[in-house]
Amino acid sequence: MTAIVERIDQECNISLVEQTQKDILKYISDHDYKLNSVLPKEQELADTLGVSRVIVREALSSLRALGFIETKRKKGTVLIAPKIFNVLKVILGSGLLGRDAIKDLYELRLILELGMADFIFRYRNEQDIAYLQQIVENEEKCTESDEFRELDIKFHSGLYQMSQNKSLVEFQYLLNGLFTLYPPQTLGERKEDLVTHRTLVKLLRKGNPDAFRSAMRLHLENQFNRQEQFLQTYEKNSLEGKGESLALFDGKR
Amino acid sequence: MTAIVERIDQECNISLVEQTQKDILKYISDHDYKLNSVLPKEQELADTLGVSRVIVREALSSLRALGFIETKRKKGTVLIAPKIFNVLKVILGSGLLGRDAIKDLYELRLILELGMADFIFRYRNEQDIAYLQQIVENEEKCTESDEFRELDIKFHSGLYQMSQNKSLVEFQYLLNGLFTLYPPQTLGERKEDLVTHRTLVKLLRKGNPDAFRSAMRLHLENQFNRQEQFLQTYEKNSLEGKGESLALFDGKR
DNA sequence: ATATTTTATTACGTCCTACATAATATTGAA
DNA sequence: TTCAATATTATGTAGGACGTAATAAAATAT
Repeated sequence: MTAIVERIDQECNISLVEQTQKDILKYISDHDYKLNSVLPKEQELADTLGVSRVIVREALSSLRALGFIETKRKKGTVLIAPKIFNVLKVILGSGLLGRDAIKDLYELRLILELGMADFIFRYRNEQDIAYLQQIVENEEKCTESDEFRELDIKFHSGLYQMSQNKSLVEFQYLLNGLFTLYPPQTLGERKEDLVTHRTLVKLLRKGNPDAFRSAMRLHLENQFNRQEQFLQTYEKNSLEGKGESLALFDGKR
Repeated sequence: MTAIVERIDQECNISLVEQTQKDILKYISDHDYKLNSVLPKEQELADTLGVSRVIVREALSSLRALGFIETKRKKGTVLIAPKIFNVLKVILGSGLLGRDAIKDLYELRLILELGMADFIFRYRNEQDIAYLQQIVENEEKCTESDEFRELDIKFHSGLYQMSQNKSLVEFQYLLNGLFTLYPPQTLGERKEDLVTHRTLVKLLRKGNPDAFRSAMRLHLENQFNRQEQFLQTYEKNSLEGKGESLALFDGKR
């Protein structure tokens, strides 16, 4: 009881649950818990931290949402490695993102595809390049718009994977789901591309990161333009403040 | 009661709390809630969703952790705009990131700084460039290592801000806090830089995004190398699986 | 009648108890 | 020894209770 009061005095504007959440993280850190190790049971934690089991459960619920822990009946609460972009899945999946956030994400996607060239080159190998090559050849034979779009996504996904950065791959996977709403590339637009996928593959074999980046920038030219249009479209609807619509994708569940 | 059973039958491997979390998000979406609007009180939500108040509270606790809502005594639960990178603050601040995650983040930083050139150029203006110029001049006069480091961070932060992407700025702010552990750049290393901040500013005035990217890549050469070393260092300690250490920064709480 | 103080209400924050359930541990039988 | 039945245990869920702070309502004073 006194412990609670002390803590409340200490940080008067923070709720007990939030404080407990931090306490648990500190507890984990202090006790040098390893990955996959099991935390004390809820009641023990409650006793240790001087709060009720309810509070501990709410704190654990938060930590679970943030991807720190997994809980299984009877077995207990086990620590897992928080995958950085996993939490974003919930946020992106909610359909509650604001206009600004969407804009940021679209930009982020372009930024990532341009910026990751060095890592693609660091880990590139003939097998992966051949895989991309195969996609390109299928694309060139392709006549249907849906199929082409799928191949387009596959190609870019492949590049992300080549970067050997798991967080990036996860992130891209999420963005794919998000941006299928305004489709990435139609068959008609392909012809207009200044740089084709074929060129990119060639550069991947014989070029260098810098050349690849430049080529990729040209390849994404249409996307950049679309992003600018997107901005202008939403600039008008920008009411800001109180009445701003949270739900951007009304139809989407 | 029956509602619960139905839902459990439906998705047997998901907990009621998680289901309720989704239900609340759906509720928000369905009822077209706006930003800053107030959700029904906990008991009402519980009745509506057919669960107890405890469950609703745990679900709300998760949503709060994810940055969807804020709760105030008596007033109720208000919707806020989930800032994409805000949740990462908790994760990064926990000091519980695994080796892989740290590697990903370090790479991500480099990727972002290279990739955002186009947006920097899109929004650049003389005032901002003059601000950077001023930093450069201070750097060149600077003799103390700490001060130099601060200016270095300030310069790069300025670039992020020029991109007009709030998520990026937040993200960079977080990373700054994280990567001060292995310091970004010492005074001694400055001389070795292939491209200086001064060159970058000059390109910002007279160059184009492509040239700026290339220059930035050279400027970050040391960082890239350091990142590679970082990888090799931790490759050895890589035990994977069970015993992997979660806490990377022992001393840092 | 307006302004200020006091009271009352309300909804969140916290605690306690109870019990169902599933996973584990233990015991017992073949 | 192996497998089945039982007991235990920790999480999952529910309901009730009460303190407290923020708000609304009422009463008082100016």
